[in-house]
Amino acid sequence: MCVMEHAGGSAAAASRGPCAAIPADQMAFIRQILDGVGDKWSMLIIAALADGALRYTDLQHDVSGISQRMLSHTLRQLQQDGLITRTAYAEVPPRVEYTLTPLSRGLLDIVKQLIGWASDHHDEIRAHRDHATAGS
Amino acid sequence: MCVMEHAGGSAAAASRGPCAAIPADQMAFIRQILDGVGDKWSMLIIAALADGALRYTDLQHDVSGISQRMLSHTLRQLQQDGLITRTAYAEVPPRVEYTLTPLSRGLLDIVKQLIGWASDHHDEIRAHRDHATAGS
DNA sequence: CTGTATCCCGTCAGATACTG
DNA sequence: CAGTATCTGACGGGATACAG
Repeated sequence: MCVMEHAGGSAAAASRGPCAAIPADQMAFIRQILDGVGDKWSMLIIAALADGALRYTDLQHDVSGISQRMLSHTLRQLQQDGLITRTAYAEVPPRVEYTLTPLSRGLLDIVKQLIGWASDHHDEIRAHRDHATAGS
Repeated sequence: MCVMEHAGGSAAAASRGPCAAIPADQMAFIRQILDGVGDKWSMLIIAALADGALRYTDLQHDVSGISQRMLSHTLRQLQQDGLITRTAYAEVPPRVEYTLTPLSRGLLDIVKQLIGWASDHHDEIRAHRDHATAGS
């Protein structure tokens, strides 16, 4: 239970220690996933790939402020994790296309929700942040 | 369309350029949110707070490998963004409790899904990563 | 076009020590 | 108990130059 599902409040309400929210077993790989996906660019790239395959240059334009270094690096990492596929066409003008994998499709869904939540509450957060900064 | 919803594949399949996935307007605050929430610890703390209020020390134990510095820092940031509330009881043994706000409850839902996805696919990703590393 | 390599700086983040 | 301060090493990430 804890985060995954749970429901019964009795045990959790009785004492705060038993559940511990995340058993620390999960902590490990949650951190792993977050390290791979939660970095600055991964989610943006995945989101950018939502509509279909994109080429290197398209990606670079689409993600706006990303540098080649970070684009290459993140792309490589994503590919290494099996979240995207890289397809290189050995043509005279070299062309490489990146697409999402079935694996990342599920993640995309979550990313979409995150983006939705962000666009839904970003001004609210900004307001909080403003107020807190001003009040300090 | 793009990221938010869409479904019809005809328009998207026809040409890859028109939608551009993320209009770059959204890029800005998506980055903002990701910067605030997508860092190493924020999501873990939010997840840890899922079951109810926790004190500083509990949090420190619950999130396992976090240092005081990062815990304080992240807590402060989260509070500043209005995602958690800090309640200090002016007692002889000082006690401070952190709880989620209504705002972060929606985020918690997404975080839960992310954790669910992570626990669902972490071995798959590990396999990919392993294979890629070995194959290199 | 699609990258890789290098330099270089700023921030992240841990360890440790100290305060209210 | 609940933090803050400082020092320090590691990594992130941009600019530029170069290569296939």
